[in-house]
Amino acid sequence: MDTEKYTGILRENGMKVTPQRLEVLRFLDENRIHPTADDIYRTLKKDNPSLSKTTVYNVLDILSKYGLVEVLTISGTESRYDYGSTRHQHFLCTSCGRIVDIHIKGLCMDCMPEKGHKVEEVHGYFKGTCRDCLKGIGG
Amino acid sequence: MDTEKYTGILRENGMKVTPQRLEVLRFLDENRIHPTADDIYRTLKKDNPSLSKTTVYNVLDILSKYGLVEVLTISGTESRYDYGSTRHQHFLCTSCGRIVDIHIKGLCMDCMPEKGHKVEEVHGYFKGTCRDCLKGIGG
DNA sequence: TATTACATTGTAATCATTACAGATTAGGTA
DNA sequence: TACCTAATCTGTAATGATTACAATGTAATA
Ligand SMILES: [Mn+2]
Ligand SMILES: [Mn+2]
Ligand SMILES: [Zn+2]
Ligand SMILES: [Zn+2]
Repeated sequence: MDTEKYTGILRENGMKVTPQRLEVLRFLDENRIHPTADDIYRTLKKDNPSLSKTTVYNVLDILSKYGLVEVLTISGTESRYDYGSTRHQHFLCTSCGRIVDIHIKGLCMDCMPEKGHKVEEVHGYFKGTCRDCLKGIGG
Repeated sequence: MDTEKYTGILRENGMKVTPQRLEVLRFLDENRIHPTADDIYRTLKKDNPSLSKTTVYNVLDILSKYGLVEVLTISGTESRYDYGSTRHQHFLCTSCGRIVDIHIKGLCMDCMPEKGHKVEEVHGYFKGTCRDCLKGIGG
């Protein structure tokens, strides 16, 4: 179950290790689908019946505070969670609702010199119809 | 009160003209601060006591459906509304909560060729601390 | 002016997220 | 190993933005 991997990640970042944190972290690592808190909750609940949704929110909150997960607010109705990794952009399919990773250049921290604002995060996102939906095989 | 201007805009786009739509449109045009639905509601309510918040949502909904306003979902907690105009990006100040317009190049519809997705909207947004807050004069 | 489809209003419902208080536990210490 | 305690987890209730709905009002057309 590769518990050691996630235990190490939590320890290295100065977080206490709990079964709930390990499970959420593992889920995010193994399911790069930008899930909602409820997605995570419903899935993990099956094997962890005592899991509380509040705990899922708490874990996601601390993981994002420590920079391990990024919170996406593209859809407008609910937050999506993205497990760390390299900088990339996102494409929201308005047909199937999926969020697809996009890797493009042209977005950088140095893009806005003159204004004098201090940029801490750069997000690029796109909306449209994904390839699968265009082909009629989308969700 | 420049009613004719907004009457014309609504008519040209095939929408019925109502006092509520004129007021919301005028507010958005004259207050380019990316207000929330509640911002709009509270302000307009002063001079239009019978205004309903549902109406504000309805008007914003139809205006966005007709492409006159853009819905921003940067903050994650509430939608912000941006009156048409030219393509630009946004900067969310995590200190004062304001959303500032940013005009940069490097974002275009042609950025993602290989994936095969059909791009209908391109958004770029940034988070950080705005110039005013850096200077200690922010909200 | 009469008609009618559409818009507005107020209230209630929904849904994601947060607040809170009591029970549990991780990690340290003897 | 057996405690200790602050941190975490859990369940429930509260919050707040948004939406659903039904009754009332009105813009556009003839
Ligand atoms: Mn991603
Ligand atoms: Mn803007
Ligand atoms: Zn799709
Ligand atoms: Zn600021």
